[in-house]
Amino acid sequence: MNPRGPACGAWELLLEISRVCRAPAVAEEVGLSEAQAEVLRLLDAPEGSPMCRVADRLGCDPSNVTGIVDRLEARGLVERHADERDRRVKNLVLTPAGRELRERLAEPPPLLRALSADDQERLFEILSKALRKI
Amino acid sequence: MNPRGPACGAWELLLEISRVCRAPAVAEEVGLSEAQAEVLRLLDAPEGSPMCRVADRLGCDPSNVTGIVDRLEARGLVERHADERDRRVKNLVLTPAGRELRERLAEPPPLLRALSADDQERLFEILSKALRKI
DNA sequence: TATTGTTATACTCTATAACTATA
DNA sequence: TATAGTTATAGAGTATAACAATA
Repeated sequence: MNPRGPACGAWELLLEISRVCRAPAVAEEVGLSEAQAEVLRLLDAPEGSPMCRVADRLGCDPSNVTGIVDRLEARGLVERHADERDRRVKNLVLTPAGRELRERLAEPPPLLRALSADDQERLFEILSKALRKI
Repeated sequence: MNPRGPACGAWELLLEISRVCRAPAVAEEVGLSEAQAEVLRLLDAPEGSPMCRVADRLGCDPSNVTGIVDRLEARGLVERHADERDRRVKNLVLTPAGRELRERLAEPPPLLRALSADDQERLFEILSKALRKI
């Protein structure tokens, strides 16, 4: 146990797990960068997502999204659809290939699948609680 | 609940939490990049760590560590100490300033501190179990 | 011969500032 | 005027390959 308390210990483990699992999960696939995989992950609405919303959720400047999306588009994973109501806006939409890759990337790592069903649910519960406290 | 099961849901939340908490925690401080913060985090042994070991744990090519450590060294956070037994090796050692910053970075985010002590311990237990299954 | 760390190169991510086209 | 997205630029991370020093 971490001498600085359970929150500190849990934070340490959470960082460690996300670090050792994230990169391999992405690298196994087509060789997406983390930012590209992240954008794919954020595209959860079927009607698509304005680029500014993606930039917001990504926590980075909108200018960066341009380049990341350029590369995803070049691979045929997303498309820019002009918004009809506000022609300044471009909605990002997953192509079928993008949707398929997105689902493969959402697969939990072996490390989590190895937990018992009970532990998986308890973990889910606790992390949900934490996220509700933002 | 995630329709694809609790492991999938937990993985989704774990990624989300690590994403929203990691960057701000680092940015609040001196403006370290994530890679730099990560190297600081990995420097847990008091006697220091060979650069190749850092590269291993970072999961990147050793050539990258050179640059990251250059910047940490320029800020006076780490030092390269030539190993006496094997003169090819350079051991990375935290300076007092580096040690202090490293501890501040280990502080758990508000989101985890807001959990009850019981939940914090349960979370720690489950993540420990998961990490033992690598 | 093999290993540690470095350099050189090319690509990607990131923030900032300036620009465009809409609103 | 304000907003959505782009371009230009510079600093940083990343992989690969080639190298020097040491083992």
